[in-house]
Amino acid sequence: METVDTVETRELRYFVAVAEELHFGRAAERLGIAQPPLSRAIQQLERRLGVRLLARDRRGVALTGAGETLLHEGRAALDATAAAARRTRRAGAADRPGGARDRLVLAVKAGASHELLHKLLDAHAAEPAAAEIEVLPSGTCDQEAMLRDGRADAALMHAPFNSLVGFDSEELMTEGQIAVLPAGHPLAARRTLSMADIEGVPGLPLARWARHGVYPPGPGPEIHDQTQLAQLIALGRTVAVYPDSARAWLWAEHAAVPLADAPPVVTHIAWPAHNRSLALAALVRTATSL
Amino acid sequence: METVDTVETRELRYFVAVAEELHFGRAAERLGIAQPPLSRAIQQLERRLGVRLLARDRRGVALTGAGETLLHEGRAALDATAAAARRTRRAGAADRPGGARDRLVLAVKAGASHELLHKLLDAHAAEPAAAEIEVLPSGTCDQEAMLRDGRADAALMHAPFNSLVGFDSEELMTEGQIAVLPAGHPLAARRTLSMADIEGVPGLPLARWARHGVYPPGPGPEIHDQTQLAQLIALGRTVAVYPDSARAWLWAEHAAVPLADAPPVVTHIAWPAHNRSLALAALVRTATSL
DNA sequence: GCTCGCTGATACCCGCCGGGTATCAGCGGC
DNA sequence: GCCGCTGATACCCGGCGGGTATCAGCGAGC
Repeated sequence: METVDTVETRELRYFVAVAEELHFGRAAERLGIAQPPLSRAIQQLERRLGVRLLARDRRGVALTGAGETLLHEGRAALDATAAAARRTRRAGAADRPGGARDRLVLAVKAGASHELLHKLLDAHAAEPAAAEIEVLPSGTCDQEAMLRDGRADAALMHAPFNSLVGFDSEELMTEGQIAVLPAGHPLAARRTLSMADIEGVPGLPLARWARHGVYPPGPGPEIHDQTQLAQLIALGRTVAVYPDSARAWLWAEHAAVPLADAPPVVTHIAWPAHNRSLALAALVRTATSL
Repeated sequence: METVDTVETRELRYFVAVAEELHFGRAAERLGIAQPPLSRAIQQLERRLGVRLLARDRRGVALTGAGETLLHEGRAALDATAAAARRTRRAGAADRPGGARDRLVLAVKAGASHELLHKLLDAHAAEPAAAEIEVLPSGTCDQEAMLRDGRADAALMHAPFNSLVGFDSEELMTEGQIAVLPAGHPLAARRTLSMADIEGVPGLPLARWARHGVYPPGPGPEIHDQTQLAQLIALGRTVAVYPDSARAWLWAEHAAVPLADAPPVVTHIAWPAHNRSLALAALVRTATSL
């Protein structure tokens, strides 16, 4: 078996789809092709890699060890490929005659670090040859994906919630955390609280945010959206832990109490490790000198 | 122009070849195909990305801004794809029934950190369920490439010579640097030297190592190979700066003198940022606890 | 100034392969 | 037992990736 070590992105796309669905039919539907060509493509990939990727158990499909590997590595490769295409398009738009100026996409967690972001954008706009900044508010934790697949050039990330692994980053700010409570709640009158105080309060379970699509277990409501959470807090149904800067978006019916023992939140500006764009360097310089 | 944002690895390979050669004919030859299909493939890629990648100037080809972007990003994507294939194959070999045990490839700079490497391998072999370690001695600075494209799972890297950007790493050791001189040279008698002492000594120019394929300018000889360098030093033709641990491979005709003001060399163990293999984690744990 | 030679682009043809439809083969469940 | 669901197989077709032959621009040289 001569094993050529070139894998086409199409094959990776197909394999990732099957590995995620664990079902050829659904994967084929998702890919917009029929099932038989998909089966054949996967077999071909297995033959070329000389490796079994899927255990076709009767009644479904499971990943082998090699399949797990290819799922992770393949996703990374697809991200890198998509990033190459996206960034090239944007670079092309920039150097087209009469085209747009340099343009940077900055991913931020929707609603987070409002004030910092404001200061950053103002300071950057004041620079003489500053690139245009497009702010891309993302869902909870997917700034990482945005950076990886080229939808964004830089992101404001919040340790320990976001992982900075694989990116370059600079620390911008450290802040404490607050408990966001219903205004009328007894705990809202306290000057400070500890994590223990707000965990296990009867009738006031902690809200649960999704991390990479899965919710941590617990009794609290599952939160998709900042506004939804704000409303649930205002209604006295839940409590949430947020960085200090969240005070910017609190409602009248909310109360904020500092948490003495919550881990500090460190805001970073992060970017893909190998990026060497001048515009990005300028943005980072501005950010760190705030 | 409907711009599908899927780029095939074949297209990336072709483009990178042209961008590196800046010549369709030579690139085609390197790729083992004829020139016309290559021209067509690049045009097709440009059309699909909606971007001009190459400025076909009379008498040759130049990269546009977008082309530069795609060259960098495309290389990264190709590395990631190759890494996915290689690591999948290796994982497959590991989970084949009766197949090889877990196996890790550790890239090291040939000849560097001999003693540390010895201790690391011994300590790791002493672990009960340790994976097998294959040591892959690399040329001067390409451990980074080895990690990126999946030829290695971990590497010993030496700051400030290697860049740790884009990898996870742990610090292992810090050492000073020494000047490696011909044994008979007057400077060899000194207890310590400074960088100024060995720069610009008449008849004894500093050896020049290639960094990513290019040699820094200077009068000294261009070095490809440790043995070659050792010989040139022994012959009294050059002098080199090395970490302390290089004493391990010095010849009788060599003399080593500490450099008081050379930057310290920090040895790290580094690995691809997203790796989550248990075997690798065990190796890193062993390394950091040395 | 004409030709030569070098560049990349075009024209055209062919064979392979990716995609489709129809169908088969194992097996769990009502 | 049959049905329904899974993925695999068989077969066909059209497009596209690859080849050869050739063209088109332009710089260098006698």
